Amino acid sequence: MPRITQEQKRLNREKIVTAAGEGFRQRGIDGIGIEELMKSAGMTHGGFYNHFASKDDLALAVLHQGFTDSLGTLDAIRGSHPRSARAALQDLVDGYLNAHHRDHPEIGCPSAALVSDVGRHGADAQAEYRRGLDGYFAAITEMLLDRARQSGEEITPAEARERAVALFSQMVGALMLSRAVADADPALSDEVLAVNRRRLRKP
Amino acid sequence: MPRITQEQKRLNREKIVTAAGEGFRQRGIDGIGIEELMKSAGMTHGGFYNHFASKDDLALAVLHQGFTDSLGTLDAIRGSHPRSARAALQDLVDGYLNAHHRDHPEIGCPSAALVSDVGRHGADAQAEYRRGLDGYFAAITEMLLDRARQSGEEITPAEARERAVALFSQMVGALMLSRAVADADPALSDEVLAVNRRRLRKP
DNA sequence: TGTACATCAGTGAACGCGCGTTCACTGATGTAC
DNA sequence: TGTACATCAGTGAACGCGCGTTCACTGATGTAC
Repeated sequence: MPRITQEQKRLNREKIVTAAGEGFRQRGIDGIGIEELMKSAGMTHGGFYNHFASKDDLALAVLHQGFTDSLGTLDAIRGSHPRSARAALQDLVDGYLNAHHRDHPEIGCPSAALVSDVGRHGADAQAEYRRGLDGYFAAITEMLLDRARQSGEEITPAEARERAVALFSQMVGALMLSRAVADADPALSDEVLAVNRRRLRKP
Repeated sequence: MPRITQEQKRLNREKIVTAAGEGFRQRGIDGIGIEELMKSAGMTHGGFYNHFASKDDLALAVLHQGFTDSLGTLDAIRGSHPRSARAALQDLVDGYLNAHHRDHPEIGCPSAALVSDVGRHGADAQAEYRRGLDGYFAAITEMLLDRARQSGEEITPAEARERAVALFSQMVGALMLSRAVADADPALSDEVLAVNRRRLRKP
């Protein structure tokens, strides 16, 4: 049957990155093998190296794609409330700290799902992660500045950035802790989400 | 040379748990093998199963030991400032969010270092983690109640617990993010620590 | 207390399995004329 | 536009390695008398 169209090859590569994005976020980069990933993508494992130089190379693509998508979602949230940055921030927090996001890491924030993995997969992966994290901080800083502007509050860019860093740190920590105890103690897991959500409504 | 004393066996088991505690926290439970762990503990790998039924069984012992030690440290901090819970809380935050703790996960908080691993190593590990996390929350809640009492502030136990959950979530998230970008962007990593430390001085 | 024997912790080789990676092969696609 | 050939993406077997685990062995410890 092979060879296939160049367009088809591009689509196949996308399928691999998507499947790996889900697999890596759910079970860790080392927690799922290439054979299983390629099967999820609808192929056999042998063709993997027509697309990537190594598994770490794939991880790089996954991080890049994941952060690009995620930052796009952030922009969409911001854009969906053009007159109220307060509402946008609330959407951000509520969209992040809820049971659905907790229970579906595979389609969730790559920053939370891969934060532990990234330290063990080379300098390139860490550089990609850094780029993503900086993007989050910058986007949230802008949202906080928007809100201050709209409410007539006095706030320096430095102060907004500081609040953004703290806000995102807390969101990531809360999500990870709630995930870690989700099976063992659902009530505690829900408490972690609810408490942090409530306290982050007005940072 | 074997067989050895019962006391020596107990010490050997401790050495294995200590070595595994460091290895697991630094490189993840799946990131270091039994042969290397046993070598760090000063033995060859074959004797491992005289102490543990499996690697997951060892992980359980590591979590138990790690949380026990960690909660002991928390108590020590609390006890070292009998008259000022404010000072104790400050010590807690400063001891958690600093470059040394960031750079030495192997001797640091197991909750942060193993939060991602714990979801992938069975229900027992998650139950052990749950126990540890609950212990942190309870201890910090007590410290916040102490502080309120000492300062004459009105605060309900529920409000103290809520603050404790939020505080620890933020500490864990900040530490993990700062670790993830420590090599790729030391300035960003330091910023994450400094910002969260400053904002948590008076929660 | 002394002695004879059973126990069992550490050793190091070995097993079996899964994983990342390589490779010969196939045949449709892409391209040069 | 048609044709002949080179390219190359997917297939599936295979390789090599590391890992968790098992096992026969050793000889000092623990114990029964």
